[in-house]
Amino acid sequence: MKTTRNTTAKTAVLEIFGKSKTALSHTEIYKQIEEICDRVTVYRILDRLVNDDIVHKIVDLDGTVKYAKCHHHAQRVHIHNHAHFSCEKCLEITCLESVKPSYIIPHNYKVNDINFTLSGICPNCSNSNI
Amino acid sequence: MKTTRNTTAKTAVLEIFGKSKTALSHTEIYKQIEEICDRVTVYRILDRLVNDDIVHKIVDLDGTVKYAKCHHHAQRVHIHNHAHFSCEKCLEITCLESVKPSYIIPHNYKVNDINFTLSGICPNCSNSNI
DNA sequence: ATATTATTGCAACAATGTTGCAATTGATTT
DNA sequence: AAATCAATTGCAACATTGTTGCAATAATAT
Repeated sequence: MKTTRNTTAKTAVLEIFGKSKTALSHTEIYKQIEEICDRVTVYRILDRLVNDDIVHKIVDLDGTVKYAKCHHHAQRVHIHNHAHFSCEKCLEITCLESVKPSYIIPHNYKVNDINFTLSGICPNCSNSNI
Repeated sequence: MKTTRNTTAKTAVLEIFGKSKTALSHTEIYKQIEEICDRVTVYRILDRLVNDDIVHKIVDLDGTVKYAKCHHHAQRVHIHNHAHFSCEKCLEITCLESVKPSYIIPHNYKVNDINFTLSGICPNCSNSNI
């Protein structure tokens, strides 16, 4: 089996996630550590973090791909079934951990994962409207 | 105001949507009409169809972008709030028009659009498992 | 038939993501 | 502490997807 290693680059990426309240794109992350490592390395670190369930991948309605740290509390297998909010104005994506969709689906469909993204105007941006 | 025109390419794209039971990517559409028009034209036609609410855009968990014809029944303004199912095996995306998520979101978020995509194994593929 | 303007083709560009391979480096063992 | 093994990285090159400007074309209204 593959063992996972703690490298300088990976640590840097995790630190960035720790500081951020919103989801981050590959580009946003890379810009913060371009002296430390290569563009490709960031892609590979993100892949690994997603595989290890440390980070989850979010795709919004435009097709923009972002990543956010998982806040799961010791569940064994977990589905990222909470909502994500994508603001049309500031373009930030935020996890709404408490918002979970309920739905009824025909039982011949086997659901493994869920993507529930809402887009609109976030509280911050609707305040600054005057 | 801009008036919209019926061109050969646009008609061809609409015919393809008419025939297909699943959502289609730009590439899948272009492959079927590459003798008729340019790659860029297909992008522009899709943009227009989305703007005119004739087609809706779907982004699945991988970031794959597809389009499907709208089946709305004379609603004035409509949100595509039905679910989409993305099969991990055959990679097809299907609209589940009857599956609509219900959810509760803090009222300081203003929701304009919804993306609700489920991924897993579709009925077709779970039958052919043996 | 003509005029208007939406639409198209082309070429060029930009952004995003992937791959192969040799070099490096983290963790483990001796 | 040095040697070993394999995970990780850098680089270069490529693939895919989507965008833009502009001149040429074609769909509609008059």
